[in-house]
Amino acid sequence: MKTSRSRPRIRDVAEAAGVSETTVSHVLNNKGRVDAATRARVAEVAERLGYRPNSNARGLRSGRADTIALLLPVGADLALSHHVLAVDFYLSLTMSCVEAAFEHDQALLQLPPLRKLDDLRRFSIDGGIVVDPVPEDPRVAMFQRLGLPVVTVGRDITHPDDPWWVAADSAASTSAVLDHFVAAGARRVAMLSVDIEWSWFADAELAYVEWTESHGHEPMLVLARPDKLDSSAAEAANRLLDLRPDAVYAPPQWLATGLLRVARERGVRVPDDLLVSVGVDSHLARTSEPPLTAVDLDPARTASEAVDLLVRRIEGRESEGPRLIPVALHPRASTMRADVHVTAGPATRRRPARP
Amino acid sequence: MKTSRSRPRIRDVAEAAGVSETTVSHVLNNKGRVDAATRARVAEVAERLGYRPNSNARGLRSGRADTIALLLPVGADLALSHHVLAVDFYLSLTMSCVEAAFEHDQALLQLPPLRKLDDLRRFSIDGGIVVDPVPEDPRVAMFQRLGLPVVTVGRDITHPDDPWWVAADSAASTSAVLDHFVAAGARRVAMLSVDIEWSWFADAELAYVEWTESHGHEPMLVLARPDKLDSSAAEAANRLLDLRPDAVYAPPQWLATGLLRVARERGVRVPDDLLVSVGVDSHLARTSEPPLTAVDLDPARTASEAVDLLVRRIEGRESEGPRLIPVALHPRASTMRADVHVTAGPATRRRPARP
DNA sequence: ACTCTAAGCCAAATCGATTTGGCGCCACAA
DNA sequence: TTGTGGCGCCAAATCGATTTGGCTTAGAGT
Repeated sequence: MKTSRSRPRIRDVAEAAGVSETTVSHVLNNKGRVDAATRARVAEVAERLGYRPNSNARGLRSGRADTIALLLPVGADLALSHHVLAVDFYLSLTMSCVEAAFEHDQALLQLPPLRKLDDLRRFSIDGGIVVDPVPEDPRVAMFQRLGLPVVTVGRDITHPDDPWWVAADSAASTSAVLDHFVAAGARRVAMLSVDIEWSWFADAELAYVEWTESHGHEPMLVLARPDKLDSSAAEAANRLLDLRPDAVYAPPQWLATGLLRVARERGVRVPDDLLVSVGVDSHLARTSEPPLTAVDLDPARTASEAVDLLVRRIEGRESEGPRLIPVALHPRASTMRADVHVTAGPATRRRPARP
Repeated sequence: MKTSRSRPRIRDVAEAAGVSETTVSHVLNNKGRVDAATRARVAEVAERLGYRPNSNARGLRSGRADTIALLLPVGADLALSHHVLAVDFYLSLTMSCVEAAFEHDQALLQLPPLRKLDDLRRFSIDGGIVVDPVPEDPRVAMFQRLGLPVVTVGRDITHPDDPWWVAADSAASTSAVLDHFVAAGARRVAMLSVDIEWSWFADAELAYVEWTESHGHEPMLVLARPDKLDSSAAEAANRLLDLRPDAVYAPPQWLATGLLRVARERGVRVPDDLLVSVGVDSHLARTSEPPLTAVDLDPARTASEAVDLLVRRIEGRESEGPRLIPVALHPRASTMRADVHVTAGPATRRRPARP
């Protein structure tokens, strides 16, 4: 009896198919023993009626919400964070998480900055993805205190044994960039980064220092202050150029573009006097003046692996260890001197060893 | 009796306070008749136990999900959309929506591009915010077919009587920009936009044409193709510069920066030979070469008004009409000629008339 | 023919919060 | 003393799907 009710319930399907609600449920969830013919008939009726289970009822019974949360990194200064986040990478990551969650039959909830534990308790979720955790990340801690599964994008350096994270292979990408510089003839290879504790920055720094040591170079590392983006970028860039490098790897986008600007003001030509590379690819990197050689972090892949890992954890399965996302280097004009185009060529296909 | 159960139920609170579940519910929802003393005691116990109602149970009973959906604009080409969206505006809008929803005790679900009606049926939501609707937007139609409340950010031009939308006052911002050009001495004011049917673009175009008519100017309007962002931007910019304008309003960010690049290549100096302004503010606009005069669309305000309007609609209240968000013009070097700095000054405070 | 098994189906309990309808009890008026 | 009404509280029904524990019935085995 389907009256004017807007949405069909399982009972409507049961009546229309001439079976019990139990049988309908069994058919729809592939459980129990149901005759093949009955199964087909019930499925057809459910389809015809456009039946969708009420997720509240289902969640109440099963204890699951079929919803996961995404927590983008947010610092104290909201507006500032928005600017840091306004990079193609985060947007792509978010949208890809949404897609990936959808494919796993999960909905994706975006959470605001959490102040207290109750803020998190308010949401009905099965687990969460925390992007760019800081050491002893309070957001991760909240999830753990509530017994909720978490996965991080980027690792928490203070918990080296935690296998529940996904991240771009930043050691590999750093050496890919630095080797690319050397192949293009650079001798004084510097790094311009920022004083933030996210592992993406920390790992790149570490990889840079190790690389300089193993290559017998003197490290030239300048860190910008994490606040007042525009002015601190210029200040740091100037400080770095005073060291007279001939190649600079600036992982954060705003520092790379800031460096290009300062270089132009100081009459340093890119790529002739200075090679520059950025650690994340974007429309801006492709269209800056000159276009910037960039590392493609593959946000779509990162997102799908993160969601996959989280679902795995929710289901109580074991992690087979952290997942490193392979990255690709896209060489562009900012590292292509006219006289070394040929030698720079092979670097195009340079990729980290991992599959 | 609170055993090892991870989360307290209403029954736990009732037992601990020595009352029935009914009374607890009444206290927590401010309903029914409960003695003030009992009320205080129950509230205290609930607080002490850290009780939070199970949202599935609550939703099942009440029929509400306390969750709203956000649908960012997405075209056929996913990667392309991501680039269009990778603007500070959308990120800020999203994060502000999350915050605003939180303040209204709602969770915010981010939805993937919807292919069929069932895609939407899967989610348990009370309503949705559709950003940048196209004419006869299919996403809006899906919501309506399911009887779900919708609010759009940007209006659907094909439904002029629908009061359920929020948008930046783009007529006001367009004339603010154009008047600013004239105040800075421009005579040949052009517009560079894109051939997309979102109302934000359409309204700006319309406002431009009307402005030229009322000022006795000849309209100079060039529209870029909406695909292949990088190349079409350059192509359109070149086409526009062939018309020899002395000021260009390019609402989309990628066209404004593309124009700057092409102008530089052609030896057109900004702002000396050409004034340029962009329709949305961003870190990129502030740090481009030269910094771009931009319209601040106030995404935070837009978000909070949109969420507010949606909640209003969900609650079954009437709309008091669309909400126009006031915008501000931020004049920067791209429209400040050395000789007109003084006259350009007042434009700083130029704002649309609406409150 | 008689048990025994298992296939096929269903009734009822369950998840946790909300809401309806009503039961006592006390105060006050008749 | 007896009615009347309101206050404070509660038992039970309800929301919709899932799951447990049977109950039939058909077919196999002896």
